[in-house]
Amino acid sequence: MEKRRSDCPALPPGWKKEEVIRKSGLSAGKSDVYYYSPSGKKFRSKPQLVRFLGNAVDLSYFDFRTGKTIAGNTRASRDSATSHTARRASIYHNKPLFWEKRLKGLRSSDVTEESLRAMDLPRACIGPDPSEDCLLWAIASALHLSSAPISGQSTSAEKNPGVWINASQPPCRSFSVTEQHIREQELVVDRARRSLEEALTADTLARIWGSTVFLCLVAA
DNA sequence: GCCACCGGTGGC
DNA sequence: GCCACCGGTGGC
Repeated sequence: MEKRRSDCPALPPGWKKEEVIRKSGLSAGKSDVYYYSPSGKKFRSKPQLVRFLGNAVDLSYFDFRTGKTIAGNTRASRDSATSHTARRASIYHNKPLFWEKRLKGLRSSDVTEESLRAMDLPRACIGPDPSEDCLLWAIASALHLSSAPISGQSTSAEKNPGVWINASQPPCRSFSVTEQHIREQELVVDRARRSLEEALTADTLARIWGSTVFLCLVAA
């Protein structure tokens, strides 16, 4: 009788998978798969898991029988070269809201250590945290985790976010990206690249200059 | 009353 | 025809 519980990397830490072979009856030889939560609760089907885990874990691509996430269906899994990265991406895929929380408060800055201006974001945030920071990181994680277009929430979510909010879309009113937006953003990226290039050049020159002075002093 | 285990069936 | 899902029940 095969009755070994094993870890299940596709689920949060502490979850175990068990496969039980039927010993008798018409279905002898077939097997049943069960999952156990960290607290020991037993689950007999995927719908049951989904009901329990709710929005905490995205089980759309989770195969109940094998215990694995079906490969190639998320941008995260396609982009991840190593198993470590894949696991980390998988955790974030399962918990986009936690990721947004972790990144919240971080901000880019330039060489003068002055905080850069935040991006222009879609108006009318939907959900519990209407801040621009939260929305920015929600958009960033949506871009990373999905190959689908990022378009914001449906009008239903606006009426009742508690029921209709779509976790794979950022929490803002539906928006569209125009050619004008793309051109403006290209200019921003171009300016940022040139600033970086100048900063690196200045740094390299300073290092060469410093080394030269040092060598001259040693020689003298 | 609980639960491990197998049967039944609806959806594909 | 297969199988995921869940109902039912026998054994404790």
